[in-house]
Amino acid sequence: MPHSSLNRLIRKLETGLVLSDEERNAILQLPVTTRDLKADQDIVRYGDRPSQCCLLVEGFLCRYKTLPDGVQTIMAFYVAGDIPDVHSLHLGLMDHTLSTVAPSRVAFIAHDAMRRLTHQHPRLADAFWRDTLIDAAVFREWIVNLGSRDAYSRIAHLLCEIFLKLKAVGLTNGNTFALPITQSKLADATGLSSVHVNRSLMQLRADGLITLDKGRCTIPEFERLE
Amino acid sequence: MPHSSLNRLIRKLETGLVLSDEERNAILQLPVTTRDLKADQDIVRYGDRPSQCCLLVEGFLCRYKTLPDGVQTIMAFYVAGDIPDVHSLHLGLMDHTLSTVAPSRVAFIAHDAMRRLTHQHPRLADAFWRDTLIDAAVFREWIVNLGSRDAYSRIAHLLCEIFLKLKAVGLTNGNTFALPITQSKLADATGLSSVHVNRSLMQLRADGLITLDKGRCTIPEFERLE
DNA sequence: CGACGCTTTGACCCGTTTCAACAATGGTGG
DNA sequence: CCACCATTGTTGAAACGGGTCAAAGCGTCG
Repeated sequence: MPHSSLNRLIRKLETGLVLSDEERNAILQLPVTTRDLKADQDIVRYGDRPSQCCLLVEGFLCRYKTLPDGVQTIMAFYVAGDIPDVHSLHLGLMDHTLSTVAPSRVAFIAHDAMRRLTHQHPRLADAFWRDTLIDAAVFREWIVNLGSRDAYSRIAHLLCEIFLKLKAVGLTNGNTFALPITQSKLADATGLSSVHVNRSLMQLRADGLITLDKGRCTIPEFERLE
Repeated sequence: MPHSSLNRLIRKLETGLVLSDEERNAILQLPVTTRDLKADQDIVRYGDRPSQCCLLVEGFLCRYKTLPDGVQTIMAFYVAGDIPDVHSLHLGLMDHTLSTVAPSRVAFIAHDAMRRLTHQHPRLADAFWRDTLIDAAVFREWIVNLGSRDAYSRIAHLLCEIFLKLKAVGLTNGNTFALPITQSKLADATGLSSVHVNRSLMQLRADGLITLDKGRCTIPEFERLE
């Protein structure tokens, strides 16, 4: 049922401000359509002009660009509750691709409905705006990661980020969380080769900072991982 | 006079949509205070809770973070007409520092005034929102730059970006533009050592792609620089 | 059971960093 | 107007992190 997806969205927006009943209802009345997708499926592609926003209900998404030589760079990961392309509301043309990393359920909200909502409820506009600004803050963090850290801490940092994101929406189990991301995708996200990602991960394990077991990752002592 | 700075802002917003007279007047009536700064002066620092937005009237700004070990990473450059910290409107705490790269003139607009403006004029809110989204798109481009390109094309790409930004606001002179950025700052922005930036720049010159002369840069054939 | 995709390993190579010195530049005060 | 000093730019040699290529384990799922 669509309501559960919108509730997740509301919960997310309410981390920034308190919503009135009216505002909450306005969100719940948004018309959404839901779709289930397998892993590695593009949702919106480079060059598209989307007419709807997408809301991740369950699973894992990423945002990537492909260079002329075929190299892919992942610029962000998203988890349940994230609404990764509000920005298509104001920037018509996609300059990159949004795709699933793992099997996922996504909900779509038409741009028209979103625009009506944000114009009738300026505070909701602010809340969505804020969300895109947090996204931008994470991009900045990635710039720092790629620009100034070595392989080892780049990966450590990325794992921390994913852990915190999942924890914020209650998808962690103690210090353990699902990590359905292949090493070669981690490589695309950290600007390293998959071979070196593998070696760094093994080093992190040898140092006792993480445990990996069939797509699940455990971080015994979060602080030590910076 | 403050009006010239606000006019620059209006021109920038109008690249995205057409403003009504009413909207334009609302902007022109924003109370601003202007300040002149030397090079390398922080405007808002990491940890600050700014109560105003800053608008760059003239000069060059950058956004950077400092890591515990003292390494600085530059995440963005800004030129006249840019309004680099609208995001402080919705994200109270600064997670990085905004600073001058060259002598600059900046104008400040109180958050209160901005908030009133955007709530009374939803389309202006959209326009500012759009601006922050473009900022985010540039961050993504930097992620690609750092993650997937070698030193030579990283620098080429950065020079292209600055050239296009300056050209958009009419601050280029043919293929020539002011580049008041030291090589060591270019290094901080590209994730390279200043020595290697120097070598790559010399290579670009040797290949005839750029000419450097006392803080001015010329790009004879833009296409060849990707 | 076999095939396919992901992880792990080893050997070798290359782009980039580091350190250190030196040259050019520009701004300042006398 | 010149002498001085502090930045910035330029250069060389040596060391290292991470890339590439290729092959071998391992799981998993039809």
